[in-house]
Amino acid sequence: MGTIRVTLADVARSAGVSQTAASFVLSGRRKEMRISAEVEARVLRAASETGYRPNIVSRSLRTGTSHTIGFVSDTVATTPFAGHVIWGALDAARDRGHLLFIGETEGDPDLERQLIDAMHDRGVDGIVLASMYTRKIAVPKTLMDRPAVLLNAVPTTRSWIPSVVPDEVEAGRTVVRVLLDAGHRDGIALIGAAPPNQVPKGSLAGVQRLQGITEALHDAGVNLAGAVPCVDWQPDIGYDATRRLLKKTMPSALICFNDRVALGAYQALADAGLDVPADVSVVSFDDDLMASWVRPQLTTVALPHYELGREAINVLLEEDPQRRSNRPPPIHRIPMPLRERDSVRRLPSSQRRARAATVA
Amino acid sequence: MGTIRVTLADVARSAGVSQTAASFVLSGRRKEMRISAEVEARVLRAASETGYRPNIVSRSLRTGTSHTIGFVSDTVATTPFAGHVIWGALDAARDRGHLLFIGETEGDPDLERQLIDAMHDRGVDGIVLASMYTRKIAVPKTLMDRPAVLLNAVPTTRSWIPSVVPDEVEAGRTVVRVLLDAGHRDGIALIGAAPPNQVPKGSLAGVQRLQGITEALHDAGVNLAGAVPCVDWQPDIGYDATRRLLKKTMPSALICFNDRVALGAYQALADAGLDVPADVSVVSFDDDLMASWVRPQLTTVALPHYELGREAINVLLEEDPQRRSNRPPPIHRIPMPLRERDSVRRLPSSQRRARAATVA
DNA sequence: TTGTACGCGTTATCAG
DNA sequence: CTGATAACGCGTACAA
Repeated sequence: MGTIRVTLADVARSAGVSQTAASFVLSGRRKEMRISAEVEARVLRAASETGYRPNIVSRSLRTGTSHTIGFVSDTVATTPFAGHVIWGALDAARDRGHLLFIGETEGDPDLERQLIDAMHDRGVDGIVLASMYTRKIAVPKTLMDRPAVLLNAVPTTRSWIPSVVPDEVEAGRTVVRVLLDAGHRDGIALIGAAPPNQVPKGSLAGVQRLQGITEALHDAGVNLAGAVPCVDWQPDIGYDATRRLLKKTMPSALICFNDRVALGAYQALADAGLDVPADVSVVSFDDDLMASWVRPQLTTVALPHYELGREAINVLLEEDPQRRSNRPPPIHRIPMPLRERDSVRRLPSSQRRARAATVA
Repeated sequence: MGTIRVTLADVARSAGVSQTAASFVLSGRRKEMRISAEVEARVLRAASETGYRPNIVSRSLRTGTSHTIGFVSDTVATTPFAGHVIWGALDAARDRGHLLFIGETEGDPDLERQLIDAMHDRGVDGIVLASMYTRKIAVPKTLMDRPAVLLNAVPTTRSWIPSVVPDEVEAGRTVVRVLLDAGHRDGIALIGAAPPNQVPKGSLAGVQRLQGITEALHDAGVNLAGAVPCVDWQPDIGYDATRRLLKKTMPSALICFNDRVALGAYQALADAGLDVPADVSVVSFDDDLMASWVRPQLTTVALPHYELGREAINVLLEEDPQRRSNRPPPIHRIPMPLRERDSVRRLPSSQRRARAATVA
């Protein structure tokens, strides 16, 4: 219906040149083929006058490259997470002239395989396999023989597939640094995990955040005032954990392992008649929406959703060359930016000088 | 890299038959071509043994159908709206063997055109153009000569393009019915719009909700106790509007034009020492997340995001036949389901009987 | 019933 | 510098 598609042959005819000449001009390789400037001009004019657009389907059939990428995730609708990751991926793809197929597996491995195959059938240049939460995943076999990138996930099996993940270890160091810089030292406690290895089951973020925290603490020569693990990072569980902590000790600062846990901690502190940040400071991870809703607004280290999406596409489009080497697959860690808000109290400078002296 | 793609020719060779025979068998038209059952079996076995998958790119080049749909919206990341609409579209597409391209225009008409063109270049079977909020839009010329559907939008210009929108008029009738059924009658007031035509600028939802409300009220022979319009449907504006209303009259029920307005109304009622629903009932539209967060939970008519996405795909895939007729383009109205919660008070039966008598 | 041959629109080779 | 010509993988008239 409507307008007929204008083909390369039409352009060539309209410009009075061969199809070959038109093709080379339009792919910008005219000097390489030593095509006259005058012919080039004629072709270009004909193309723009006729409104020529290359048929990517046939080009794809011929060259094997479709300027198309598949993005399959376990969820797309439920959490704001997915939205922002996709947003970043969309932007990066557009910047590089690619379009994105989207697919949602709902956690079903069969569906996952079907989607990946359907995308391959359509000649995608590569696939981003994204997970809602950072974790290890078994790479589908159907993904292994073509370009692919794991987003928010690392492979359990041996594979060459690169990963893009948040830099959780560094984020752990960051929250500690925030507290130390504000003058906190001996009153720091953990809510959500405990050394050496008590984290929610299967939580990669848990072990990495904990690692960064303990390293930074060790470097500064400070010991934890306490730590209570959680089986899951939910508000009610964080609430209980905080109450348990308060029975044993009076912390000056809480490191909560995510914002939902921090929300629970807020409530427990309030119930205990403690003020944030006057009595107890709180820092956390994720930068959920709620982090700027609660009062006082929560200082937290943000999950870089948008950047994760962007990087996944960039890595996918560049990592192609010599893969399949025996080296372990590259893991790209994206910085988690600190959002400084109102939940951390700067200790008076006398105490801070004391701390500086101790460190020196 | 890795596995070589197996083609139809490979399957035919492996089965010892012609490519034509293989093709007919695999497209399930063997009886139509009267191909022997034995050949069919050989082909099927060869196909499954070799792991044959049809190359959709070449099929698309040959047949002009790619089993691919473009979905371009003005936003995808910010609101849960987009997520659920895309979710519905994804499901419908999968059910019918299609894959979805996603694109985001950020409200930029240039970008919109580029995305639509890029999708057409890749041979999509059609395009869904989605808007975040219901409104009239100028259909891009580049969309007009191929299958397309407008989602949450109706065309300003003459065009044959079908629309899929929420049934706002019926939703307006619904909220009135809820109130009447609960025994409310003479104390009903509007917050957010006022007859005959005072709605936020450009708000299609506003005029349609208002239309449904006034029709239903008229049918029941009841007059409004009051109505104060809003320039925009935001909480603070709803708050002011409600305060203004309360200065003039004491309503028994408020119809707020969306949940954000209702949130403002809640606060204004609380400030006035009024209880919801004991003193004043509240009904609303949208079913935002907040509708189930506020106390008491808000009775509201939900925007059918998921269903809008589904229907857009279904309409796109079916509406193809004889378009371009002079008839106005079809507008598919999706029911907005009522979410009955706790913000409406059932009036005592004495009053209700009185009302029933009046009606009869 | 089966096989042959052509075309979809490009890119790319190769001899003029 | 240009013009035939093959090839990508598939669907389908047409001939055998």
